[in-house]
Amino acid sequence: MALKAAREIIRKDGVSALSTRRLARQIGYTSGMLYQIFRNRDDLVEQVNIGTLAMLYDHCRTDPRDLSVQIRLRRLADDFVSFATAHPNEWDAVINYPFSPDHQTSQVAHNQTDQLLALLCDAISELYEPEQADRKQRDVRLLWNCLYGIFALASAGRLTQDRSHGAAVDDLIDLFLAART
Amino acid sequence: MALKAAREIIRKDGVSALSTRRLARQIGYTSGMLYQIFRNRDDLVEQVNIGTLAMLYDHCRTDPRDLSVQIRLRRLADDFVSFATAHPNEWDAVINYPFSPDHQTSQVAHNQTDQLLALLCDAISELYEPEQADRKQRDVRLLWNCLYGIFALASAGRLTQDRSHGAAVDDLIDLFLAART
DNA sequence: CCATTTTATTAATCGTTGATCAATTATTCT
DNA sequence: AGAATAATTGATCAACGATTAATAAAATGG
Repeated sequence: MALKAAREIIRKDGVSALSTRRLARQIGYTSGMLYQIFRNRDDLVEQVNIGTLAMLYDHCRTDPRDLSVQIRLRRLADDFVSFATAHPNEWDAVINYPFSPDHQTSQVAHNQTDQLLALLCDAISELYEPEQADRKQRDVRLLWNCLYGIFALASAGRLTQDRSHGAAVDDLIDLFLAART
Repeated sequence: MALKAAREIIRKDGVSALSTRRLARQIGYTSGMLYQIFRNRDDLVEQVNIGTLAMLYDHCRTDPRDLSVQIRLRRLADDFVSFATAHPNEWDAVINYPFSPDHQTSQVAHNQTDQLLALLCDAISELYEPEQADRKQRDVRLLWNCLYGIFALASAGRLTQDRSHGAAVDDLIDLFLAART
């Protein structure tokens, strides 16, 4: 319930508007109460983000086996883009929320992103021979890093004006496919 | 002088440690004074960041004409990596500082990054025919976005543990060259 | 050299934030 | 019912960004 209200605040006014007091007021409690549920603000945001990543995971269409790598990868990238477009503030919290320098990302959060990485991995899997597992992993990571950069800049409004999310992601996928097929 | 002290604070303890009061104390003034020089904290950080980008620009080796695209691009990427490694906190401020939602990036800052984009553009220029200018620009932007993602995740300590800055950037350059040569 | 205007600087203050904790209220268990 | 446990509050702390009236310093002109 606290998480639901927190998500709602983020959705409406962005993660920077999510203060303990406002969240407490929203759910009819006091700010001190929240520290029984969450260790601190970082923890609170991280829990919301975990949910957001789960939503993204569910939003991704699982691809029938017979599709080509090209289509599967483009489709997955498009799922990312459409999700980010549909939930800009929640996605921004995932990408750009400034955790404290000493914050340790929880294992649950790691698992959640690993799930998404696995989707990427599956999509490009048939480009690699079994003995190229290492290279495949590196490509997955690389794609993830690059996607992250595009989304981070897009959220901050620092992408080139005339090009959108989607166009930049398309260019990335094109580049990747040009190199690997 | 205020900027120098601000940079020193960032260098030592990160941009999150840069408060108006601490900076004022450092230079023997009062916090209110700083608002005569800077519009607000965003402005202060942005000014420091502009300096950091200028430092990075100076740090990049200008390449003699006879080098191959491969070498020029790798060298430039390596300059980015070595600079980020040498100035982790200042670089983190450039990449990850959370500006207020309504902050407008100044023209000077834009020019500074355009200068860096121009370096990238020069490095890959001979891969493109004159009539492919549009594609070249898109590739420059794409490389920039991807580099940004790698650095953002690296700064936040969210890259895969066993791989460093440099390895991820190398993979990116490899992918790019594989696609375009 | 004094007086006046302009500039530089301060100190106090406001509203807000994340976080803590003793005191209080509600709940559960025997 | 009464004791033990859990839930919740409200006050409080230190720090933050930002503003502003008041003060000190410097510059200017006669």
